Amino acid sequence: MLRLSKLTDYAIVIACHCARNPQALHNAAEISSSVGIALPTVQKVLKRLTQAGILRSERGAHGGYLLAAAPHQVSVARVIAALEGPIGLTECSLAESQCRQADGCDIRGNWTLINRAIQAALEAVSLADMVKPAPREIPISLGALHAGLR
Amino acid sequence: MLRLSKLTDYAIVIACHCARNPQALHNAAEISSSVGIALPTVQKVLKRLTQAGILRSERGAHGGYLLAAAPHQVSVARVIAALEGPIGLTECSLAESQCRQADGCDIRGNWTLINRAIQAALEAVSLADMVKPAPREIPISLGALHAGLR
DNA sequence: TTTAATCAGGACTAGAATAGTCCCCAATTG
DNA sequence: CAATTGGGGACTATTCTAGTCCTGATTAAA
Repeated sequence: MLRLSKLTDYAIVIACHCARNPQALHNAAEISSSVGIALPTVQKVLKRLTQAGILRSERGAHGGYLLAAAPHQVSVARVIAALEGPIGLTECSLAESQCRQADGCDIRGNWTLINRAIQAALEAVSLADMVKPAPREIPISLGALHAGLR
Repeated sequence: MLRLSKLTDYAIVIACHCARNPQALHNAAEISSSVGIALPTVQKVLKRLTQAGILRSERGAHGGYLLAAAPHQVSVARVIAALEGPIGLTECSLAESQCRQADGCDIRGNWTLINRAIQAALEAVSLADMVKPAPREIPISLGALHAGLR
C-alpha cells in the first residue's frame, strides 16, 4: 500500500473537523473526544499543523485552534506536506539526490512526471471538498498524462 | 514525503532494467551489478515480482528472469501493487475497515476519490514509458477530478 | 493577584515495520 | 553427475513511527 503515516491521516481528520466549523475555536480536548484520537497525539498533530501555518492558535484559558484560512483554500496536499514534507514517491524525485543506481537515472524525469500528477490530484481537493458528502460517480480523465509521455 | 518503500523503488528500477531488453534473460547477478543494488536484495525483489506475474523465471544453468509481458503492457501501478499490496493512501480506503473515528467517516468517500486519481496516474504510465527519455513539458489536466467533487 | 486553562516545545520510550542477509531445496544444463 | 541458477522462507538488526510525558509560556477569569 502506498502509505501515508497515521499521523498524517489524523492530521487530515483533524483539519476536516476544524473545517466543519471554521469560525469556532477548537481546543485539543474537544477535538480529541469528538474525533476519537488520544489527547497527546492530537496535541502533537495540532502543533505541527500550527507550525505549518494551516491552523492558528489562541493561547490562554479558552484558547484553542482554528483554521488559518477558509476551508476551500486549504488543499489536502498542504496538510500532507505539513506532516510528511514535500510530496514525492521516491527520494530522487526531490533534490538532485545521491542516486547511485547506474541504471535508474534515466528514469528520474518520468518519476517527476508521476509525482506531479499525484500532487495535482492532492492539490485539487480542498478541506471544503472533504467535508462535503462524497459524489456518486467519479469522472477522472488522465488521458492527458499519458499523452504527455509520448 | 509520500513514501514508497525502498524495495518498491528497487522493483521499479529492476523492472525498467528488464524492460530495456525485454527478450533477453537477466540473471540476478547481472541485474545486481548493472543496477547497483546488493545481490540478496535484488533476489528478494525478483522473487516478489515473479510471484506477482510481472516477471517470468527460467530455472537451471543459464536461467534468469524476463518480463512476462511487453513493456507497454506493464503499468507502474502493477509493480507497486506487487510489492506493497493494493494502492491506497489510508487504511480506510481499502476494506470496510474498523475506522472508529466518530468524525472521519464522512470523509471516506472523498478518500476513495483521491485514491482513484492516484491509481489512475500510476496506471497511465507503463514500463515502456519509464525507459523513454522524459518529455520536456507535462500537460496534466485534473480539472475533471475537481469537477467531480462539486 | 491568584488560579486555572490552554498552547509551545521538546525529550523520551516502546513497539513495529523495513531492509537486508543467509540457508537449504528444486530445477535445468551440459 | 556436477555446476549453475532460481524458489522459498527464516532470521536479525536497525530504523522509523507512534505515542506519552514534562516543563514552561500565555491568557482569561475569579
